[in-house]
Amino acid sequence: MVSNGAGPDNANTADRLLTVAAHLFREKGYAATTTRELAAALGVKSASLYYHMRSKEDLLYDICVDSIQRIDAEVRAKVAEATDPLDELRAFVTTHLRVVLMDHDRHATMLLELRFLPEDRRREVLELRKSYVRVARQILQNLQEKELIRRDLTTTNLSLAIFNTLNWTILWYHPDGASSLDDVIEFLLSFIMAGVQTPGTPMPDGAAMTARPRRRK
Amino acid sequence: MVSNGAGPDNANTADRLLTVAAHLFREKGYAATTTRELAAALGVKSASLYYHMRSKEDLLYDICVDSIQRIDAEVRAKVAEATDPLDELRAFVTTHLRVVLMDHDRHATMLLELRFLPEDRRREVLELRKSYVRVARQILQNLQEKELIRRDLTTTNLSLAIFNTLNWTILWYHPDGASSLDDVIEFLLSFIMAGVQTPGTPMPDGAAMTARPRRRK
DNA sequence: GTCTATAAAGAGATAGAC
DNA sequence: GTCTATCTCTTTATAGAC
Repeated sequence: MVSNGAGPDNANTADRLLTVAAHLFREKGYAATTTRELAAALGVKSASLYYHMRSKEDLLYDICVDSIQRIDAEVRAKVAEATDPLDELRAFVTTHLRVVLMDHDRHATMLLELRFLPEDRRREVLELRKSYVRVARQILQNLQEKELIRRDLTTTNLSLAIFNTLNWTILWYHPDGASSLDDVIEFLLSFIMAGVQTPGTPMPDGAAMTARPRRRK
Repeated sequence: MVSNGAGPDNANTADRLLTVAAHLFREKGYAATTTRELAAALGVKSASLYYHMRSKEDLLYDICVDSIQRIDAEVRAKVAEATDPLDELRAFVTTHLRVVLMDHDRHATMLLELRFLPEDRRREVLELRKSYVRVARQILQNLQEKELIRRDLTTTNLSLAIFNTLNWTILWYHPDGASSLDDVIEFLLSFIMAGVQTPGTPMPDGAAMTARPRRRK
């Protein structure tokens, strides 16, 4: 099999390095992960790492940029396929969760270990994140203009509430846990769709249980 | 002023130490915070720390136990004052958020740096957290039995969704930020009360805007 | 209760052979 | 592309004077 450059495949050592690093960074934290552990996990001596990377910090930077760019592209693509404004929100929520939880190590690292990057690089990643968040806010604004969701909360606050509901999941979700990925996506989507509905109004179109078609395992 | 033993006052050096440590642990992470920085923040030499603590790890342990015990007591007290089942949920949400965001450093440390404790101590703190979560689940179960909230999601999943919505706030909230503490509490409460309502039903009693009386600054 | 001095271990990274 | 060997710096923690 040959690398197609499209995903975090681990064909070459440089990619494997990012994958293994993200795993350790999530489990032990960036600061507490040593280059020696990294080397051991890859089955090489620590000096050998430096043939594939410039520094430990570069690994973190690459993981952050890579994961945010990937989720941004994937989510925009799925949202573009949506057939109506409410479905755009459903597409955003489900795709965000699916990508974050399937590329768990990298996204948890990006979301939680960002502070260990120096100022300039951290800002760069934060800009990418800001641009990504704007996708959600655009969807929400459109829904408010069409009066399809509540208007008593600002799009800023709605988007904060939604990202809260989505992102804390990385701290307890585990593939072998009590809830499958599909279960988690389903109940969080249902909770969010109820949370954004206009107060005093029945749900838009029975939003709770009419999630998008589920992916089979 | 004399210590009353009731709060994280900083009358003595041992308490100041916990407060300063929690602040650094949240800002830089436990692993990346050095005992020298800790000492510098307290205005002493690093050797002097060891008169007040046994180890850096003990600080983390004390912060975790202290913060979870405090929020547990405070939230149970406020919930007990509630006048009806729905008000119990409102009391839980508002008190949880208020305590977490006002004792921001300690709670963020407890929630995010717990993994750096050795197995036995980590388990001990997790047991305390489990017991605290049960408060929320009891409230939700009671509400479901009385058919005052939706019954299509389990109490486990409702409580996961609610804690998601509440806890991720520690990663973006800042006292001087765009939203005041009261604003944050208000819109997250409103989002959560909408999220738990029975699908296809108007909100229980116009829950969105009838938050509990707000504290004045 | 705080200090100076230092021990003992571990960190990220490099040099140069193979 | 990986190795052995090592440099240099930093880490947590202790000993013992004041």
